[in-house]
Amino acid sequence: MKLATWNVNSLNARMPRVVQWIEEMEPDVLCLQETKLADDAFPHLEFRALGYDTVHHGQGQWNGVAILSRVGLDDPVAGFDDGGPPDRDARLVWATCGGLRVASMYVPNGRELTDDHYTYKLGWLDRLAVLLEGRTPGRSHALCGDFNIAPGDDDVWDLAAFVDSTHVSAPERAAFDRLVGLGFRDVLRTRHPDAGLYTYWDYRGGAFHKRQGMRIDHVLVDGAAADTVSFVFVDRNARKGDKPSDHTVLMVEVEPA
DNA sequence: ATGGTGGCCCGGCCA
Repeated sequence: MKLATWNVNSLNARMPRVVQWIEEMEPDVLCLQETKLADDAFPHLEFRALGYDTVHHGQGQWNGVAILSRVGLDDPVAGFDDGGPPDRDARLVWATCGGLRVASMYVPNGRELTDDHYTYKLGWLDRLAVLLEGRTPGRSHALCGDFNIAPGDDDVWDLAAFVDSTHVSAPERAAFDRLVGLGFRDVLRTRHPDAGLYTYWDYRGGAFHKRQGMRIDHVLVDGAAADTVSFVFVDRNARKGDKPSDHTVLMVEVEPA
C-alpha cells in the first residue's frame, strides 16, 4: 500500500497540482492537511472520479484535514473520539483503509513559546497520546501529517536559527518521543538517518533553493505494519514549479498487518 | 535589516 501525506496549504489553491500528483503517483491512500475548506466545499466527486473514497473534516477558511483512499475507507471519525469536548479546530480525522487505521493530522503550529497557541499545541499532543494509549490492540495504525515538530537537531537546516523557537523545543520533542514510546516508528528517520531530508520550506527568501528546510511532516507506524515498510520517499518535485505548497509529499510503502 | 512570500479575501492575520 502506497500511503502519502501532504500539507497542501489550501486545497482550492492546490487542486490542479493535487490531481496531477495523484494521476502520476497513484497513491492508495493520501492524507491531506490545511485544506482550508468547509465540508460542503470539499471536492468529493472529483476525487471519486479518480477512484478515491474520501472523508474530510473542515471548518472553513483555516485548518481542515482529509483522507483519500482507493483501498476502502471505513469507520471515519472526525476529531478526538474520546468523549471530551470538541477540539477548537478541525485538525484530526481517522479512517480504516485497506486494514490500516489511518490518521490525517494537522498539529497546531504553536506560534511562539510564550503564546497561548503553544499551550494549545502541547495540550493537543497530550490529548492525542492519551487517545492512542487506549487504541485497539493488535491493529496497526499510521499517524500521518504535519506534526509541526522537528524531532531531532538534524531536522532543521540550522539549529542556531531556532533558539527559543517552536518546533524544536524540549516539550514538543518530548511529546513526539512519547508517541515513539507508545510503539510508533518514525519511518523516514528509521530508513534514512541522513540529515537534510526536509518536508517544509518557507515561501520567503528562497528557502527551498537554499535548502533551508525542516522535517516536520511525518508518518508514524505502529504494530506489525511498522516492520513491513519497504520504502520511504520525500517527493521534492512537489515543492517545485508553479504554485507549490510550502510543504511537499512524504510517501511510504507499507503493508497493513 | 523583524525582512521575505503566499494563503485567507481586501485589511491585516497566519503560516
